[in-house]
Amino acid sequence: MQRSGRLLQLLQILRERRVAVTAKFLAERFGISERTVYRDMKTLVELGVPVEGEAGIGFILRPGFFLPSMAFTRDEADAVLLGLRFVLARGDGEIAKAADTALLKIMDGMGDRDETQMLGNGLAVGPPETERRCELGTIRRAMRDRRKLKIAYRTDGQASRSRVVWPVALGFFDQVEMLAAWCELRDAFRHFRIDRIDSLTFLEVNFPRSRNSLLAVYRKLEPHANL
Amino acid sequence: MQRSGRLLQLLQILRERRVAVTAKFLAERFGISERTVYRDMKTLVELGVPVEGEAGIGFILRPGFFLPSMAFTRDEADAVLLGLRFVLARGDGEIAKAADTALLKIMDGMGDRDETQMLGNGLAVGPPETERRCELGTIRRAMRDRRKLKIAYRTDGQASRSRVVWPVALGFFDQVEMLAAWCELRDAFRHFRIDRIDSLTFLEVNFPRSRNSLLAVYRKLEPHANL
DNA sequence: CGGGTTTTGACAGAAAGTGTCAGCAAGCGT
DNA sequence: ACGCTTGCTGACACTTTCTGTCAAAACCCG
Repeated sequence: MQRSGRLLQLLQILRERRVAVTAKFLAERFGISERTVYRDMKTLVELGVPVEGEAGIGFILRPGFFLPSMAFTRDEADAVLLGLRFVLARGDGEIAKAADTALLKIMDGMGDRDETQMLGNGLAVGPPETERRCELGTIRRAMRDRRKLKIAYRTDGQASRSRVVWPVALGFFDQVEMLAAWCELRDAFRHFRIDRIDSLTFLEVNFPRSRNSLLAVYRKLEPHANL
Repeated sequence: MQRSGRLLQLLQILRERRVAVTAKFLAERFGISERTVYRDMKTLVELGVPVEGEAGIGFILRPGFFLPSMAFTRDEADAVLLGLRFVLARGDGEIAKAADTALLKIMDGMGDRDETQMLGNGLAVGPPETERRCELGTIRRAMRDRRKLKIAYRTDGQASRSRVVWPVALGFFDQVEMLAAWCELRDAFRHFRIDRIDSLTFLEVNFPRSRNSLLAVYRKLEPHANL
């Protein structure tokens, strides 16, 4: 097998596995020497693949998402840039920062001329109008880690009421951000406007079903919710 | 020079130039044979670089933007995905379609497992509330091609009034999209809410200054406009 | 249709890649 | 502290790929 083809397959194996693979295993798998595996890994690192080698453990892809090289049309590049500006303007601190660094990575990956042309495309996103009292980052982390949230929620004209929710989806609408969650108080799915959440607490308690399966049930019950 | 290094420099040259370069020129530039240039170009194509060769003209990068391979963190990937969903929900037909195809390219570039994980991240964007009467695509095209627009604009409580504008920036705010343009009627920069534009016509007339220089002047005059 | 240019296939020699092996570094058990 | 094991790298001989050369095919233009 040619080297370049082998490198692609090595990358594929690293992607598929979340457990480290040893040089010995890869050598047997490809019918090459361990020395060559070390050379290939070095080459992958040089190509920008975030592969880590750890003595006694093996090789693993650093957590994250690796994109191979690709070409975009002008409109596609505009869309990516506009979208990241949206996240910069509307996202919470963490994801806004992530949008910023993703943008820097993309701009770095382009040539100077393309970068200048892209940054001056004149497409902008205004800031949000509503001021939110809680960090969306906490909600996103709860969604990702499958953790319950305890929120103080204020319906119009009433005092805050405390409840425990299982966050399922987070929606960005024109004037508000909306949390779709299973509500333990009501024993049903409910929508919560983020600007009416007075406080929220990350609970070290998992909800009993995966968020994906809850999301599927939720979408079945609320097909027009745009979430 | 090693082959991989040469390939990167070839790519750089193709990026920098908007005019085609011949195999002969590249061979002289790198001190290699023309045959090797042809081999290198073939390899670049295999790597996904959108290079086109045309007999009698030379090699050129297909219009568009080429991104080399790169790695994103989980938050950065979330930000890119959320951003593209925003453009899908809020953009005009053309850029929404471009966001869709960019998304497909990005998902194709990821492994199946990453793709599934990303698509189920639970971050959504709601549809716009205002219904717009004109296509943002026409405005974007006028911006890109430096063309004047003739618009029928309706201020509150009055009939539409026609005017010619030079579109400089397009902003997506929570409840409206806003066009920042030089207005020939008022002889000044003005903001135009897209939902109040009753009609618009693409004029085959260039405005006399580059949009980037107008944008710079506009930003100086309106530093708080978020555009 | 002929001439010129671009591109590609084939081949011999040069350069890079590979397997082997010795040696270094780190960790662990005694 | 020492010996053993494992992971990793440098050096070297051999193998495979890359390169330049050249002829031929393909294409374009007058």
